This record gives sequence, structure tokens and C-alpha cells, in this order.
Amino acid sequence: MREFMNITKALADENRVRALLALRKGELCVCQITELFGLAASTVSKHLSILYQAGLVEARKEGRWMYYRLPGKEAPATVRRAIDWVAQSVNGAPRVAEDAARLKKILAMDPVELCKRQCGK
Amino acid sequence: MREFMNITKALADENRVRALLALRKGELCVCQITELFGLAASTVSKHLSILYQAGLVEARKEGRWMYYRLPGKEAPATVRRAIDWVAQSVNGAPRVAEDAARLKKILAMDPVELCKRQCGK
DNA sequence: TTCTCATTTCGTTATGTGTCTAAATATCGG
DNA sequence: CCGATATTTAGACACATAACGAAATGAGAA
Repeated sequence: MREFMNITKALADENRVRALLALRKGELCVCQITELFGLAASTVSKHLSILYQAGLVEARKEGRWMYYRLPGKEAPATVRRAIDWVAQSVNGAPRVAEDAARLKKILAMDPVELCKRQCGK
Repeated sequence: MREFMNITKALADENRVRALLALRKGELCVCQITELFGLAASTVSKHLSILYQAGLVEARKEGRWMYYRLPGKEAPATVRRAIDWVAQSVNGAPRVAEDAARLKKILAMDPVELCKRQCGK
């Protein structure tokens, strides 16, 4: 029950739902999601931490970059079902399509340049 | 998206999840849920209102009593899937089993006497 | 080491949420 | 109508949460 409520609370914020949806395209580093959302990096980091603690994302550190991704097949059924439910429910929402388009552009950019821009802010 | 977030926010409270689970046994009036939770009637009413606005429960007024129930087959897929997900995820949790046992006793009581007890509080 | 920089943590602030009591609303019974 | 009563609404309070900027952390690079 405790774990389940961690998941529902994690899903009860629009930015965290947007992050989950963005990760469907593959793993992303914090600065890419920061660019996508236009929020402070510390805020994005906190959101990802909450998703991580709920088990809704996995993490991988590579040098100075921290990559987050959706969990694999070995994830608990509750988590997998939650992610499927989110994806199916918001499919077609304007906000989601908009994010997908913006994300496409972000992925086309050089990650190093992207991070530098973020830090300048 | 707005509607979906209404659902996730509605599910982000343990008492509201407990209410949904209790309603699996059939419709309940406010005072029965109030007895189950041990909260103020106004608090329970508020919780049910949030579930209702999210589309997670349906309501029926009969005299002075307000009955809430889970939505039927005609409910949106997002709602049906959410309720199924909740039920499957918390299945076997101690808190849920405890609620089920308490609910059984509450259902065995005379509703009129139950409501009078509640109002006395 | 020292510098750079991506990320996280900390401290603060504003807003949101859950709870209660008391008052308002709605309905039944006499 | 009048009183009783089930539910909701309103107001108040405590606590949680999301946001930011600044400082701390950790990992290359010089």
C-alpha cells in the first residue's frame, strides 16, 4: 500500500507525467528534460528523484551526466501497468504532442551545447 | 490531460483509494464510509466529491441518503483501467483486508442506526 | 591539484491539500 | 409548518508540495 501510494503521488503532478511520457522515446539526461520543461534544473532533478523513488524510472550515471529511463520488463507489474495506463490515457492530448515535437528538436541538438546553455541560466 | 490529472490527483490520497476499494462490494452511503474511516463526515463527503469530479465514482440520491458506487461499463476506458489498476495493485495489502473485514460488519448493521451514531459525534 | 560543470541538496517562499468544527442545505416524519 | 437528520459548504488551521536561487557534491579536464 505504501509503495502503491508512492506511485499515485508521483503521478499526481503534470510535469512528472510529462517526464514519463518523454522517456518513452528512450533515456534522457537531466538537462534535456530541463530544456523541455523550461524549469530550474534543481526542480527537474527533484521530480526525477520522486519518480525514481516510486520505481517509475531507472537511472544510470555516466560521467557528469545522469540518464533516466523507463523501467524494463523486470519491473513490478504495478509499475508496468501504471506506465501503460498513463501512456494510453493521455494519448493524443495537445500538451503531449507539443512535448514530443519539442523533444525531437532537443534530441537533434548536441547534448554538450545543450547542457552549457542550461548552466548559463 | 486535464481530466487525466484529475484522476491521478484523486488517486493520490490513501483514504480515497480505500474508498474506491470499499465500493467494490457495492454502493455505500456517506455515513457507512464515515464509519469505516473514522473521519468527520464532512471530510468523507469532500473525498467522495473529489472522486466524483474525477469520474471515478457515480452518485445517487435517495431521500436524505447519498449513495456512491463505482462506475459501470459505460465509463471511459481511462477510468475503468484506473480502477482495475488500483484493485490489482493493492490486492493483499493488510490495510485493505482490514477495511474489508470492518466493512462486512458495517454492512451487517442497520443503516439508520449507523447514521444516528455518526450524527451524534 | 585546480578548474569546470552537470547534478543534487538546502533553505525559502508561495500555493495546495486534508482535516476539523460550525453553519447551511435538503429531505423526511409528525 | 416544524423538528430531526444526512449531507454539503464555509472557514480555519496544520502540513505537504512545487518552485526558485544558492551552495554543496561528484566527476572529468587542464
